[in-house]
Amino acid sequence: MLTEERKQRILTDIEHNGTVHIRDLTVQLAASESTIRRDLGELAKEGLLRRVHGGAQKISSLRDEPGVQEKATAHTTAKASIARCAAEMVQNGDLIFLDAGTTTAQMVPLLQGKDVTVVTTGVDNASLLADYGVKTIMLGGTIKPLTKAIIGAAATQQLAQYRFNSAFIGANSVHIDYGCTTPDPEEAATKRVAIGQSAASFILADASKFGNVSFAQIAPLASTTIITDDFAAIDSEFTKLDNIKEATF
Amino acid sequence: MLTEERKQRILTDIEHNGTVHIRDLTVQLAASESTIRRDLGELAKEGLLRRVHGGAQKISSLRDEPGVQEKATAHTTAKASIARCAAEMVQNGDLIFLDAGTTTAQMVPLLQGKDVTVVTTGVDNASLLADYGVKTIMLGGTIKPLTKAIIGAAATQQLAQYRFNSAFIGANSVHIDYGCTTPDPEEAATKRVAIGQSAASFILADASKFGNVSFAQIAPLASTTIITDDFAAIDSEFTKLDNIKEATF
DNA sequence: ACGGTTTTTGACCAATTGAGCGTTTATTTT
DNA sequence: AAAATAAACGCTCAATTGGTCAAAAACCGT
Repeated sequence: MLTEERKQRILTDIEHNGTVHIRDLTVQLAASESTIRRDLGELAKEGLLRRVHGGAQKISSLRDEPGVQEKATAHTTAKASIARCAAEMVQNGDLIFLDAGTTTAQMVPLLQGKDVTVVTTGVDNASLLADYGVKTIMLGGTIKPLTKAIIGAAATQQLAQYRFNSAFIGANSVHIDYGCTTPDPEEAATKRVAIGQSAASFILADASKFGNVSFAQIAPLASTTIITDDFAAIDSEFTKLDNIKEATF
Repeated sequence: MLTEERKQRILTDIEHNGTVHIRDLTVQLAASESTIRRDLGELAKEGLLRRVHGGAQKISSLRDEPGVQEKATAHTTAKASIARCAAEMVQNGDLIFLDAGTTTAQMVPLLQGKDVTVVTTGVDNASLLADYGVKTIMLGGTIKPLTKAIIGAAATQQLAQYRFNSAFIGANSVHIDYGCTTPDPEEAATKRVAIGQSAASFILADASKFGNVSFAQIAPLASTTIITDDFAAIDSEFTKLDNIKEATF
């Protein structure tokens, strides 16, 4: 990773989120704390961002949006390392499906510069992808207000037109018997179709999701690869499976 | 491998990826580090790329691009009053089409609480609409990176399924002979279809857009209602038309 | 084979990086 | 509010990597 490349990605990040955390950057950019600190220091000297304790923030933004901000900070490091592990599954030339959600959103910066085409149901993810210059196709349909995901019959119909090399799916709960589940049946249906259209599919779920059950099943445990962050925090009934990966960064 | 051939491939690479690494180039071009360095040095001297430690990068990337940020701050007050005038055209129960763009985005807060369903091609507008709790349907298709608008055949096909009470369209230029125009033919096509599917259609254009011409026509002047902000700043050949409205707030 | 160019090689210097460590700042506990 | 704990900071340093330069070798069309 080139120094300048790193700095640009930091700037893109900061442009989009308002703030960046050093801890996250070390994961996203695969660099040491020292390096990130140096980068931030130099960028701050250039007046391109403002250095603050633990990270940096946009230079002129007077008001921060606490709404998304807060949600994004929950389990960020876990999500970032899961995303990094997932992004390593992506190859140049791939056509991939990216689910809506904050975990999958973390993958977006890691796709920058790669020659991939991404199909997504997440409105915000689509916007992010466009910012990062990734070729993006958005599915059409009704927007679910809370998660800003496209759902419904129209979306699943469009999905059927595509074949993906891999699908990256977020899940609310992972249970040993009931598999991967999520509260909204319509969202579950969309995810299920996406998995069906993919040669390989990955469920992204941090340790806090394990052992719970939500209403609608996305997929049984065995049919996908699960990527998570911390084996130590998960019951061994999961960790002994062979289709579960621990992200180690 | 000829020198010029090498340089050409370096430039193609950089154009495509934004950055190149010397280590990668030595492999791809089967040349030594020194050779690549010399090539890069010469190309840099010609101003065709910027040399950085470990490689090179595209000359004018993210760093100095004006981006959406600047465009959004320009003419905000004008856009706000235009949007307010446009929003008054919306009735409860309507199904409306909302174009992508910063002007139409200003309408979103004004739709809050109304019983309308909005169909949009703008990714950011869709996100905004969802935030404001407006029933939203997003068209699917390829995302145009710069404007984050959905374009292409898939989008126009979906549009054909809907009939709108009104369509609110942004335009780059309004000319007395050439009508409303915009630079991208694909975007123009989408807007045109939306207008065709609407009982009433409104072009939102602030005073600075008048008198110019862009490449692709959206609609002739007579076929829509034009909403603008300041009659005083516009040539009288426009203001005497009967399908132009001045937003006064 | 010859003159000019391109490429390789090796030596030396500069830049970048990641880890360690004592200090400062923030957060939690008492 | 004060103390204890945990993060984050800035600093130095060794190691790696990239950069420059010049001489030698290989290449090319004539």
